[in-house]
Amino acid sequence: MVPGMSLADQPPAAVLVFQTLLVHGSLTRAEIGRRTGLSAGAVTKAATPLLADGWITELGRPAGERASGRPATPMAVRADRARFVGVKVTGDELIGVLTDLTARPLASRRAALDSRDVGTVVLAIARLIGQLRAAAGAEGDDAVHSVGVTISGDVDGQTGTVQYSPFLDWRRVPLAQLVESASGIPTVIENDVRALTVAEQWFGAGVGLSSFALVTVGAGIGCGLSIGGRVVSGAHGVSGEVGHLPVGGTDRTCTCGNTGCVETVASTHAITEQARQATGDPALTMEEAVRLAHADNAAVRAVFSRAGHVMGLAMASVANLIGPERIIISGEGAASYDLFADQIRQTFADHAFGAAADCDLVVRPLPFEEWARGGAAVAAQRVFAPAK
Amino acid sequence: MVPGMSLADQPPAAVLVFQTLLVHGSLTRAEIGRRTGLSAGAVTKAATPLLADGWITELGRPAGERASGRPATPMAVRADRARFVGVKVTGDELIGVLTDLTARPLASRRAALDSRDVGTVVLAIARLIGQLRAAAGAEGDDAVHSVGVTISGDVDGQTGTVQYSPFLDWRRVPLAQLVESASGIPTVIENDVRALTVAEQWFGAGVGLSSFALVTVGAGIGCGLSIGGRVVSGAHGVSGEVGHLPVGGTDRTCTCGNTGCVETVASTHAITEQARQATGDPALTMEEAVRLAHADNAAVRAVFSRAGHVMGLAMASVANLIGPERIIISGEGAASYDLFADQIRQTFADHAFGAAADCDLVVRPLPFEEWARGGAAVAAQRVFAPAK
DNA sequence: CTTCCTTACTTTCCCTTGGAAAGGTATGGT
DNA sequence: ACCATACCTTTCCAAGGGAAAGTAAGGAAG
Repeated sequence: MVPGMSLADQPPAAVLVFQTLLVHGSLTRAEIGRRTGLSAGAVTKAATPLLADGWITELGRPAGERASGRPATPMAVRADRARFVGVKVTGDELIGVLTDLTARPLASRRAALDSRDVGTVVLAIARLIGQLRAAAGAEGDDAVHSVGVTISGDVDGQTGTVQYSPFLDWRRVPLAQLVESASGIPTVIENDVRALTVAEQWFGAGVGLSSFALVTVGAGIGCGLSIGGRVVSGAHGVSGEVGHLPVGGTDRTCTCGNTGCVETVASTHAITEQARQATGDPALTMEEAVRLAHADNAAVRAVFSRAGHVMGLAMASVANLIGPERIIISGEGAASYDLFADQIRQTFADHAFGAAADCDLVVRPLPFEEWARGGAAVAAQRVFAPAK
Repeated sequence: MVPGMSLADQPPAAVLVFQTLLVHGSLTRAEIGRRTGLSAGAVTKAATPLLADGWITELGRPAGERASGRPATPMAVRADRARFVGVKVTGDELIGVLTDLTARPLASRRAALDSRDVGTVVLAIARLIGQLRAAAGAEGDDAVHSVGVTISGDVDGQTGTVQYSPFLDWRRVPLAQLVESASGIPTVIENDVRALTVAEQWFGAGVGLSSFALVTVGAGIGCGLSIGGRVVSGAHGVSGEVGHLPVGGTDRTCTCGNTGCVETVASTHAITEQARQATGDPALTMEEAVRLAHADNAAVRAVFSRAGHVMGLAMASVANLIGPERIIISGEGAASYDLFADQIRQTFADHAFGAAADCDLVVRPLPFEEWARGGAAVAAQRVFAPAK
């Protein structure tokens, strides 16, 4: 990868042009000028080195052509210009994906984690990266540009340190550096939900929005916020902790010691537990609960309905506070979204104040690899959005 | 005001220099260079036209001098370079202040509103502006640079339109234009809480923070958010609607039709009403309630305590979602803050998740003129923060 | 077929901006 | 008197992007 590993050394206009293409897929120079406010000359000037370096490419004439005038030459990002590996670390397994520059998955691998020991996990990550690198077609060591590792908890992406991870019980682990040493590839780390938010902002349902929130429903309930093109990090590393908003009533106690947390009602675990109580079957699984609910079991339906209500309250809280353009509902739990949907929308509409109700709710069921893709997106972002 | 009405035509570096001085009070060129990252030469270059135009001024030697080297020449913003009028419109009165460039009040006036008719209110605003202009010392018509009008509700500052004001029952009123015509002075409008947030960001407890939230307690409960130096507006004009977060329990119904809204428990009105129930005195006033609480009336104290609890929950929600560096508690209600304080802090500490609890809580009791000052700050901001 | 028109893209020139570095200046110390 | 030490100024210079003129490519009109 000889000429330029990132766009950091390009002028601002070139970065703008590239990002515009990244987000819009394929545009002519004239159109880029219109969208970015750059002059026509500036676009040409910026695009030339990008073309030379292989970051973007000119496309053939598009089908629908205008009647008169010189035909336009659309351009697009060359997604294969760089490859990234994203790794999501959970308490018991690793999920890895190999992606192109647009964070599109090319291959994926999983690996079980039998220990939460830092050294062991780092080695497992390095091994996973190696497998994905091999899957890439093995064009030499530098086929993968960089690696993004994501993990839930308090992660400081600047210093590359995991401040605290509840699932792994890690504190102050300089993970980025460790993985970098073990794998030999530049590595960045980020909180998992924020990474997913980055992925949505650039390549998903958040493209082009001035602000959006991403709510993930699963083992925990998370929320990423993107405002004005920046993912909110929180002054102390905490943000989007929607799982502990105190809106759920007083009957269930959370691991954090409080009552009413959204997680006590709407997490996968909480739903399973409540369904067990409702049915009297102490071995009921989430899948069975979903089946019962679909079969119109009133008691189990009530559990899902309550979860939907609480999620609706949480989303209304987000909408009332931030006023995002859109809320994206995602996570493993989104698979059984039909069970929550009506209740979420109903509660949201009731509690969103005034124009906040105009916020649109979008569901995006996400395969588990998507989590790992977030890491790749964060890594890719370093390439095309330098010095954020 | 001949040479330059605003900094919009100055190079970015000059704007930076000015803002740095505005926020830090008084700095030497060298120090400005260090803080902004500009080179020494660039600072001199930027400062020269600012000095020539009277935006800033050089100060005499400071007392504490270094031992060796050429003495530094501190500079500071010339606050008297421009004057602004801020007007806060409530349902029954206008509050106006005349301020300097740093939004420091020079004079204030109030005027009762006997009608909510748009034309009447606009005339009253224009009259108030006239009085304040006279108070300025009447150095001619252009003594006041511009006017900022603030009003609660859904306000679109870009177009200068009040989309909806519950207190005045206005819809789609192009207030900025109307006031501008009636007063002959350029006018901007903004939501009252956001305006106050702007004032705090530049001139108050929010100076220099990467993010903060401003919670106002009074007739309503409001919240302004500043993230990364920008006040959050919400995609649909709604943001910071902390008053309708559903954390208050189910026993009291809000004007919005829901139960549990913060406002149903913690607004001045709600507290008075609850105190009346608690004492059985249907004519009890807020002042009397405060007195009773200070006299250790258990029932009334419980009312304040519950209000504090709910406010603590609301602030914890803000902290969990946004992760601000600081939460500023303000508004008329902050005067009797001692009655809420313990409960707020207790509840906040309990419900703020992890490092979100590191967010510092600051109380800033605010005189009612402060609301009007917000308007002046918004007007002033147009001068020194062009093209936000 | 020639000419003209329209639109897209390219080139050239210029202005603005801000950095680097060297020079100037005010002070205290020797 | 000379120096050391900052601070401030000046002078250059390079980069970025705008404006406008020039070029390319196709269609339409005569």
